[in-house]
Amino acid sequence: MTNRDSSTRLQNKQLTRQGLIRAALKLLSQHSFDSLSLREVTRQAGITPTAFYRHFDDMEELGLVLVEESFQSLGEMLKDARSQTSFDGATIERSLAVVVTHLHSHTSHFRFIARERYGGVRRLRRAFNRELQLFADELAIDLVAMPGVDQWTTEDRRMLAGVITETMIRMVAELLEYGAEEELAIVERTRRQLELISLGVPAWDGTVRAGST
Amino acid sequence: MTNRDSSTRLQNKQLTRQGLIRAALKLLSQHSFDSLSLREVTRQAGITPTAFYRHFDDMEELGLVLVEESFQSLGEMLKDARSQTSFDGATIERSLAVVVTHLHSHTSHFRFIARERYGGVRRLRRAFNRELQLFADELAIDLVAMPGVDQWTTEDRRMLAGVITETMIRMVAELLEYGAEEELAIVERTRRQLELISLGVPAWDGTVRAGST
DNA sequence: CGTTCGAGTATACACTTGTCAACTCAGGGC
DNA sequence: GCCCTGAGTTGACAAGTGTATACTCGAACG
Repeated sequence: MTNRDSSTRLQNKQLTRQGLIRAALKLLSQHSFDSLSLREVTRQAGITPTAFYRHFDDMEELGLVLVEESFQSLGEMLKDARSQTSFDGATIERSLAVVVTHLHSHTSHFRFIARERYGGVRRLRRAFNRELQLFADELAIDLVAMPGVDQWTTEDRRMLAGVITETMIRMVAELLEYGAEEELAIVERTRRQLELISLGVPAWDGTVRAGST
Repeated sequence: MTNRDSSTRLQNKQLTRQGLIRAALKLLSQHSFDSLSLREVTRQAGITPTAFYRHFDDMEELGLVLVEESFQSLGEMLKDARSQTSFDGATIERSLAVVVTHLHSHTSHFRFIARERYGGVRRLRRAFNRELQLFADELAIDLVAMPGVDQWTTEDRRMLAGVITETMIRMVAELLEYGAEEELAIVERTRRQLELISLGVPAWDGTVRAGST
């Protein structure tokens, strides 16, 4: 039975570990992370409080895992968006569609990012910023597809990726806040914001009033 | 003594009320709001837990007052920024300076807005969104100073005000996160983002690919 | 001056929290 | 087949929480 049903022992542990993670994500639709108690999570996961320590040292450690998992989710999204190789007039619309789709299938991950990114827990914010930085860098790579951007400095590409990422995250936060009937208006508004930004791109030359006054 | 020293009685109450508010704001640099306990606040304010109820029904009510106060702060900032009547090449830079100045003198208000805007407490988020909407509308009025924007629809002006507001708030959040030595880089980056957006403005005509595909 | 009123206190309550120490008992290596 | 390892349980602890009831005692009104 060692190899035949190798599922049972270690994999079983992974299973209740996943249970804890999902429990936490579920509860995070009602609280912020740092008002989330260990007992609450274990209660929701259907195990005993002390069993928690078999999986994590700490609630904070659980939080860090949530960050990791959420950004894995984001990464897969970006992969999907990459199916479009060239930049044309419909790129913005298609990208928005990808985000909205992933939002619907990974709601709790997106909510976690939107809510806790600037939230009350220091180490979590740090982790978020690190991951978001990486994500933006990744996105910056794709932005060379926009006409002219391939000539930009890396720093400028990052700053562009920054506005875009933030605009998207804000859209996600709004979508989570309001019901489905508002969805269309929110997305359309965001689309126009991105459209406006993209209009600035061809006019950009990196020399815009450098540094100090 | 009734009118002569009318200060003491009711005004004294207002004083400890202010004490509670300041206590809360102070503690909010360490936690998120909904992990902030009533007892903690009163302890910090130097009064007894039960005395809290002489001033607020609830922690949530305190929270709503904090929202109000914070946005009053924001409003005054906007007033300052309005000293500049026309839009020229240095408008962005001057606006950024105003924000940074106010950030340094009203740190806790800004932090509260940046952290709790998407935070864990439902009614607070609602209050924030309402106030931010009002703020953006107010800002939209000033945007007609930008060449061409006076021809825009109200909705488009709002969406422009939206990106700007969000970009500013994100800058604030970043400034709060990192030390003074990073300040320059963060502000400069934000300046470039706003500059980019403003480059899009003259190219904008409201007809950009309306509504549904 | 005497009385009322209400901001702040004292004490107590039932709960929840994180964590420690000692256990059970099945899965899997020998 | 026996025995050990370790995931999960049990029970207990001190510490913290929100709030109810009953109080003090000085300021302000008549």
